[in-house]
Amino acid sequence: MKQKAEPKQRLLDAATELFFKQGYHATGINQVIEEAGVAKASLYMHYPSKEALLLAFLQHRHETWFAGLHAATAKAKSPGKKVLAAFDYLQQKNVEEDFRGCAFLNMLSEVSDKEKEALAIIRSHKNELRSFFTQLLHEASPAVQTHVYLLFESAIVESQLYRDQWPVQEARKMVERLLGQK
Amino acid sequence: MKQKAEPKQRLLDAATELFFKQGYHATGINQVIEEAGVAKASLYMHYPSKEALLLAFLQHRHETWFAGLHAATAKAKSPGKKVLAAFDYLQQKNVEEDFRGCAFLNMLSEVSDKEKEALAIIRSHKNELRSFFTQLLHEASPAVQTHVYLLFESAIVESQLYRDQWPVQEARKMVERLLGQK
Amino acid sequence: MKQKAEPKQRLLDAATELFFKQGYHATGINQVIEEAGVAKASLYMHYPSKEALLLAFLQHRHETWFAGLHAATAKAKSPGKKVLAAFDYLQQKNVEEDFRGCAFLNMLSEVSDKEKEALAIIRSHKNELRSFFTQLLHEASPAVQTHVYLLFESAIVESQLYRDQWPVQEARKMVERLLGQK
Amino acid sequence: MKQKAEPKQRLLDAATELFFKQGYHATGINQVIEEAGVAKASLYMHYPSKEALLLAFLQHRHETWFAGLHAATAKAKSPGKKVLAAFDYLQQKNVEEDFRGCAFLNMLSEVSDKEKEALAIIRSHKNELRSFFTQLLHEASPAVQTHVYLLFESAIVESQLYRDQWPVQEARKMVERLLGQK
DNA sequence: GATGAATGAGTCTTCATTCAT
DNA sequence: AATGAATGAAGACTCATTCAT
Repeated sequence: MKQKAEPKQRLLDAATELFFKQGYHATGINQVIEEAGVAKASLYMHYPSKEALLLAFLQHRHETWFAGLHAATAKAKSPGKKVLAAFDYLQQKNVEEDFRGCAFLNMLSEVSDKEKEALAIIRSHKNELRSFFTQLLHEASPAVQTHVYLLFESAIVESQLYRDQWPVQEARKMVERLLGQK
Repeated sequence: MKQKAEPKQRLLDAATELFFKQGYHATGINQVIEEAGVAKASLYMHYPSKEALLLAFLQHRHETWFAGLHAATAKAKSPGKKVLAAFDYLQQKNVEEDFRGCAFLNMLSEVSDKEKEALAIIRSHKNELRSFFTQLLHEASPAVQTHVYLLFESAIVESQLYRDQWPVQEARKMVERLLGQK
Repeated sequence: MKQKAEPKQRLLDAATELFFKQGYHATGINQVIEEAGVAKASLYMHYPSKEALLLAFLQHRHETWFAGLHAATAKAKSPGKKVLAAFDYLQQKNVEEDFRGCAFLNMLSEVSDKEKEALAIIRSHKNELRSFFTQLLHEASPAVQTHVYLLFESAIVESQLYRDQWPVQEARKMVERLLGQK
Repeated sequence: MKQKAEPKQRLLDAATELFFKQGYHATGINQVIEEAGVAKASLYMHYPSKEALLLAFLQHRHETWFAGLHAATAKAKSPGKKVLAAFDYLQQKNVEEDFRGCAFLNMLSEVSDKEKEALAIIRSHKNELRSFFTQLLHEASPAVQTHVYLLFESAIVESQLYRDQWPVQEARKMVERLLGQK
């Protein structure tokens, strides 16, 4: 039980942390409400089901993650620098979040084809990420744009796997080379 | 309920299918034994716990996946061709398994740091995959070896995400270019 | 949610419909307030508890049912005709209310001996019905009066059971014969 | 918690008592298992749902009730005496079961049209009761057969309502007269 | 070696009620 | 007078595991 505040926000915060750390199915509603310090029925006041809470979590994560990305890349002077800054953002997140990887890819392996809404958010998140690179690299070839995206994705996944920054650092170097020879 | 055969094998088969399709936590012990056509206590005869079944699943998947990889790459005449054949193997698996992606990366997002044994199998699977590429490309630079590995990984993950072969095909082309300029 | 009007009346209307259709325990407070288009706390403003709402429902039903009975029997010229008109009233109610039977007997099977007030309303409703027949048939023997009452009661119950008018029609014929031989 | 015995039977016994005494919706699964002295999951081993338990209860009650009826009427020498003995059976049940009335009519007011199976058992119980009278009175007119049935039904219902034997006794007298004049 | 029955702790969800505004 | 938010207790049901046979 925690301090009093906006219950809906506390529930979302608790769910965000737990779903991300432990996964969706491994996290029980009881754990969420205890962490949030909120009564069980209050959860169902604000979210009609556990799945609704999942969707809220994904949406919220989507927004904060991109807000962080834009903040982290804002200062970079050129598109190429911005791209590299995105990799630095990844390293920062790894440190902050103890190498839990990508919340969306993690969820992808837990949801079935039935949960269309969750899948839609996951896909739209990644589409927005691809757009981010495509727009920055609009002068480069589509092949290079996709190449950068794919390296970014493996950078997240592999650093989660090895609990180490090397995949991000290696991928960053590869991107640097890729953009240099353009 | 299915036909009579080796119960232990049938349990492993059922678990393999269900854990891979639905995830570990989303799959109940009851579903496994029903699919296997085996009594509940029989499961615990052969596997002391659900987690033990998980480990057996991962181990089994590891072996069959690599057996498939070696079979699929055996006919290729050169190391470069073998690498490309690995990407073709990916496409084949996507079709066979309806784009369920990598069983090991999927499990990675469900297990916590506590489940050391599962993590160990997951990591050793990926290490063996890295070795596969490193050995084939022993004449190339370590950077290229890693680059191919990273593209291979995103190829799996992204084709699961989009339920489409394009990420494998694109990654394959990039690898082709990478190896061509060597 | 419905149009604005007297909240207290709307609550009673909603409860009347739902308690009668689904039963008391099968009807939740949330369903009542949603049907009534009223806030939850407003319900507890007007009725201190769910049981109070039940009592109001029974009382209201008692009044409207007898109002209908008196209206339906008013035009009949003789006591005997009035008695028969009561059976016609039953048929009319069956049509209007889709053979839901007697709200009071239905509730009788849901309330325990503890809910004295509800029981009291139920019994007083039936006592008034007996009086209705007794007064109309004051020239007949007590045995006949009771006989008519009992046939009336089974007519309601059995038409609910079979969802058919035949029990009312048969009972009506028996009463006709009973009164004819007087 | 009670003594060890066949759990399935104990569950049915507990459900029989509680559903009959309190009604279906007013009885929780927790109460049933506590009364039966059985674990929750054991209930769901034997009965897949609460509704399945309800059906078992109705079926069981149907069988025991008719077994009692046949036993109670067996000794009577003539069909007419058997019919009257049925009314005596009712009085006996009222004493034994504290005027809880008819389990089937009570349930009728709790189940909705959706629960087809429960409705089917209820109706078949009453059809069998009608058959019982029809066969005994096969020499009488259909009108008399139905008349007896209807009086029998009100006898149960009204004695439950008033918690008194008079409705059974009155109905019995009416039937006596009815059969006497035949 | 194999099983069906049994279990305590857990799942997600809804209950009738109260409170601060 | 009226409300949306909040709650503890209870709802039906499932979990992974064990045990007697």
